[in-house]
Amino acid sequence: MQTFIPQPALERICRLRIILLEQVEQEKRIDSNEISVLTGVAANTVRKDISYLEGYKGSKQGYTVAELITCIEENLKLSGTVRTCIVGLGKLGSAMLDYPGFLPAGYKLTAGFDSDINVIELMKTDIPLFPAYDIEEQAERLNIELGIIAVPSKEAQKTCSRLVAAGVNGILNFTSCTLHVPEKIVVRNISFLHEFDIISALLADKQ
Amino acid sequence: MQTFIPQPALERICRLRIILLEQVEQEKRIDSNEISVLTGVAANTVRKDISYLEGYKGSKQGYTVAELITCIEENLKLSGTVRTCIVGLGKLGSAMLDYPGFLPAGYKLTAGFDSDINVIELMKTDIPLFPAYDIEEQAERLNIELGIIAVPSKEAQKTCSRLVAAGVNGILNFTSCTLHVPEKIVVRNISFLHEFDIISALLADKQ
DNA sequence: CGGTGTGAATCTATTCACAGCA
DNA sequence: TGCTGTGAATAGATTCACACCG
Repeated sequence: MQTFIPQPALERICRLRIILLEQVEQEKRIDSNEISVLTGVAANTVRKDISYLEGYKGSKQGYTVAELITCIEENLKLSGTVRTCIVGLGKLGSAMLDYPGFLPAGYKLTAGFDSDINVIELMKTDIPLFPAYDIEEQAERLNIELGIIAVPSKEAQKTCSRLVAAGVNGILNFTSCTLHVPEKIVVRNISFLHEFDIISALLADKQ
Repeated sequence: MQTFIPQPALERICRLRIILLEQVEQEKRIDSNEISVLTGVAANTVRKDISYLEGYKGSKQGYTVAELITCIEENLKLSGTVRTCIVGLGKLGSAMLDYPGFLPAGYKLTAGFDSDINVIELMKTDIPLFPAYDIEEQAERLNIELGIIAVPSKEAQKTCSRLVAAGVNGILNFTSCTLHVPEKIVVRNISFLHEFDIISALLADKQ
């Protein structure tokens, strides 16, 4: 047993947890082959990944869904509720504002920001909205840990810096810009155009 | 020079192209260090990645942006316009319907589908909309190559199978479900909850 | 010199093969 | 016997070091 989880394994484990949470019968036993079908990951790899988790008292005859979820959450520290905000309330940002799946997954959407005051005043939502120039103040006051950047590309780095100044240390970036942040900050990027290109390139490769 | 591009390199190259396209001064020369700043990838790795591209007549003194883009597009077959559709016109799907960035990036949004007929009739858009049960017929007729799945989880696999039946061979899946497809089909998944979890786990890891 | 391009070395992840438990 | 768990083997990606070009 190692004390370090390789990042690809860690990513698969995160996804495994999400998929297990969707299983209704959480008391049910599940074996690595079933997990393989559910996740698309080879059973071998599933077992290897699980072996990176500390403290799983394996019954050697499959896993119980609930216990596996707990074990993953303990190892990856995914138990509490993480305070989150969205910057940029255009089409994408406001679609996410309305998304009901955050809280069940452990993320509390605590604030929204936009540079357009009209947007803030007109939008109907229970989540408190603020002008973008208040990010430092409000995000810090609200103790936000994680920020979503859904602004136009040219504002991405400025927005990012404000979030970092506010004490946010995880950022999900929907722009295609590279964000420059201090060492300790974790940034992940999502771009569907990027994914399209990858799909196209892989397809061309397969002839 | 190899004839095969490792997938991580291919993904970085796709992203490099997107970033280069945003550079206004495309006639400008750019060196691997500048690319490194722009992409967040080490200059070493940038050069290695570019070395996987065939037919780059290196001037040994930096690259010209336009030529590099062309070279990437030739190698990755990213030139033409790819016909695309969205299935699921909820918040996320309709946000994407309105997104103006597809065409500039080489993707023509050619149809939208939803299982709710009301949605289709009420939505204002220039893109033709159809009921979900028409996917096979319409997506085939319109020669759609790439499908976006933005439906609720429980409809994901059914939607996927319809798209595949319609001849679509690339799928971008916004649900957290694992899609089961024939060998030749390329699927990529996007899930922001998954990304959140990864960010949280990585942050916990860094203390 | 200040850059590129690339084989070789290192580091990392995946797969395999099998011992051992229920 | 069927499944887990894991060291060892393989495959793969990144980094390094340096020859070479403008």
